[in-house]
Amino acid sequence: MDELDRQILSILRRDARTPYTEIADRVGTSEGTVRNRVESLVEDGIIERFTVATSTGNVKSMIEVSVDVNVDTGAVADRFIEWKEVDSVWQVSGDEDLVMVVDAADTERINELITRARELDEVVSTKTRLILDERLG
Amino acid sequence: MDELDRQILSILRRDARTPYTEIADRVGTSEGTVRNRVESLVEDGIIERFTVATSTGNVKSMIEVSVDVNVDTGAVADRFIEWKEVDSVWQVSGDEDLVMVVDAADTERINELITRARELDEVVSTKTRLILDERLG
DNA sequence: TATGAAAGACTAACTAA
DNA sequence: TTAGTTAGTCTTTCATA
Repeated sequence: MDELDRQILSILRRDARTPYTEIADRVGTSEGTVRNRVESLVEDGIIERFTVATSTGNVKSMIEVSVDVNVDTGAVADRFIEWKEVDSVWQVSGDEDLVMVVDAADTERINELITRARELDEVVSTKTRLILDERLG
Repeated sequence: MDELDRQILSILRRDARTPYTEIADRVGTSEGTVRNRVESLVEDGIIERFTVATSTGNVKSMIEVSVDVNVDTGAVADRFIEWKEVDSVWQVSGDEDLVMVVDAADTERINELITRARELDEVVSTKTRLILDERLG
C-alpha cells in the first residue's frame, strides 16, 4: 500500500468504471501497472468488491440492536443481512451489539423491519436513527 | 423499478464488473436491455455511483458526533468527509447529530480523528463504537 | 435483436531494478 | 525475483439498422 495504490483507490472509489488507461494517465504510469496493482489490491483483500452505491428506497436508517447475552451475535447478523432492504450489518462495541444500515421504500417499511427484528427472541431492544443526509468520501 | 431492475441491481451490488452479456443471460434478457436499464438506473439516481468497497485500514469505527445547536450540521459534515480515513458521514436523527464511518490504520489513528473532531468549536461531544465485524448485503 | 466498429482488458514476452 | 512495460489478441460495449 504505497502512494500509487492510494491514488488508484481514490479514483476507483469515485468511479470504479474508470478505464485502466485513464487511471494510468492520471497517476502517471502504464495501463499494465494499474491492472497489476488493482489485481493485487483485490488479492490482498484491500478491495473487498466492485459494487454500486444505490439508493433504492427513500428512507435510509440505522437500526441499533441489543441482543441477549447468551446468543451468538454473528448468527443474528447473518439473519439480518438476508433481509432485502439491509445494506450492511455491523457488530459493534458500545451500548448496542449490532447496527444495521437499511434503505427502504418508506418509514412504514422501516417500522416493519424494526418490528420484525424485535420479534426475534434473541433481540432485547432496538434504537433507530433516520439518516437524514449522506456524504460519501 | 420493476423486478428486472431489482435483479440487475442485486447482481451489480455483488460484482459491478459483471459483463452486461452475463447479466443478460442470468436474468433472461438481451445485452442491450441490460445496458439501457443500467443507464436509466444511473440517470434516475438509483445507482449513485460505481465504486469499490475497501478496507484500507485495520480498524473500522463509527464516530457519533453532537454539534452545537447554533451551527450548520451539514457544514461540519462537509469538513469531516474531507478527512481521508472517513468513508461516509451521515446526518442522523437521535441523540447525536452526525455519524461518521471511518476506516483507519490502527486505534491510535482513530483516537487522533476523535481528538481532531473534538477540537472543533462546533463539536459538543463524541461517542465512538468500534466495528468488530461487517456483513454486506 | 442482431451485427460491426470502437474501446477496453488481458496475455505473454520482454526489460529493468 | 519482483515490478513495470508494450504489442498483439480477445472481450465487452456501444451505435446502428
